Amino acid sequence: MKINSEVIARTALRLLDDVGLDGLTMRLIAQDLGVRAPTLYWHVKNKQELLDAMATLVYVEAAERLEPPPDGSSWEDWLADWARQLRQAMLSHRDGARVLAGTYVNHEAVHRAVELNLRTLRDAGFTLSEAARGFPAVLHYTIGHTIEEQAHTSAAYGDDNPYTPERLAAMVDAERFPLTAQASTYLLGMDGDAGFEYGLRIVVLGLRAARQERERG
Amino acid sequence: MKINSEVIARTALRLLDDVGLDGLTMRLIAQDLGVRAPTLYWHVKNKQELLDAMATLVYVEAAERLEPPPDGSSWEDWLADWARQLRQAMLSHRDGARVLAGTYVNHEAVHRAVELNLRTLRDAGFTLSEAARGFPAVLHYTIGHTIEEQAHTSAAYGDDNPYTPERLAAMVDAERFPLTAQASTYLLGMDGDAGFEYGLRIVVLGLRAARQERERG
DNA sequence: AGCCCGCCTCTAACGACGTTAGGGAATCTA
DNA sequence: TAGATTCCCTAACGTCGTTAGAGGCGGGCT
Repeated sequence: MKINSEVIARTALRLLDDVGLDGLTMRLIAQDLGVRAPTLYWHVKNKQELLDAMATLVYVEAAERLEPPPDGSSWEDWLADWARQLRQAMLSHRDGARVLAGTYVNHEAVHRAVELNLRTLRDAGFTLSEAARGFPAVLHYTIGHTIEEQAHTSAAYGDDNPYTPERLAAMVDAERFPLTAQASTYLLGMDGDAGFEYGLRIVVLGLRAARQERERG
Repeated sequence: MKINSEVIARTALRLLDDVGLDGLTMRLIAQDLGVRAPTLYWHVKNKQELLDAMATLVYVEAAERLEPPPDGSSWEDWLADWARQLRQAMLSHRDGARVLAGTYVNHEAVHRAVELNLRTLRDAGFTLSEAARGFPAVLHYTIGHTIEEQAHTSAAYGDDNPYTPERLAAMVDAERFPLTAQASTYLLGMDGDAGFEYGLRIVVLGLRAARQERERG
């Protein structure tokens, strides 16, 4: 296969699942492409640019299957679905959230997704500035949650993941922190999808509440 | 000064502000302590453990000045203040959010903070499980927002930060993405505190709305 | 045909990194 | 005083991202 920057990024993403972000080296990527490491620098300026390209691929994966809300569907469901898709895109690669976090992705599909978010919210009765400041809140929540989740469930720990519910429960002194001990199952998104969904609902409800407060003056 | 793991972590945090996370090397930290790099390994198992200790310091900085809500103050204000303090702790160090993200901090002050969050919310009428799943949402939003913010304003770019409002505006095709172009100032938390505050309000309003929905059945 | 030039890959190597091995001085303990 | 413990050192290993510079391979010009 002909090598170019996108092929390199796709290969890197595939290897990422095996070795994790810390194990992802230029030499390894090159080897997988049947080439030596310096060759990559003909196609890619440096490793950071490659990481940006990987982030773009992940982001675009979620953004490009985004459709305008069908008639009769609520903006709440649509927005939540967008957050779920973004989360799934991150979860579908080891350390995906870490790769994505803090990378501004400049790609047409993403602009389209942003525009679609703004339009959907505005059509639902939000001010443009409400929409423009509100939907990043969904985004930031999603990123924050997924980073934390992937860190805790990371395959980097072999068989001794320190974040099992039992270990977490053992860490806290149930005498001094009774509520924490009692709720340790729920804490820190350790229950995966359910924890994410709960927080997502909160953010969406918050958007609605913020709009209603403005409308009531 | 006598060297121990905490002194090392404090030194590392101070140096972090100058050189950034990518420039923070064991040799540099050792040099600042008047010592050679291998010496650090007498006090610290490896660099990851040191990074965890740094994250703990940042987190504790926010957690330990946390007080129970004074009489007459609302849980909304108290919770928002806690989020602001956490954010300030991250912002007060270059790459602070990246250091914190994904590190489970196991320290008494943090357990205290968690317990205080749970108790405050429960006293305000939340179920324990609502509280245990709700306050991480605030946390995750705060982390997500601050990571993104610090990435965009990073001093790693010299004088050519690609995330200035003008550059972002120039990137989007105003014909095809009119709302995005129009709202580019607000997007992605580029307006710092105001953007954070807006999202924070949304999350807090969302918590209240979620509770009300349950109460109404 | 002969030539050149841009494209792409190579070998070799540089400097920096995290980390380990092993030695030695000082300080505490018995 | 003898031995153990604590803390720091020098030296070095293997790996990383990255650069320099040479060369092969192809298509388009003269």
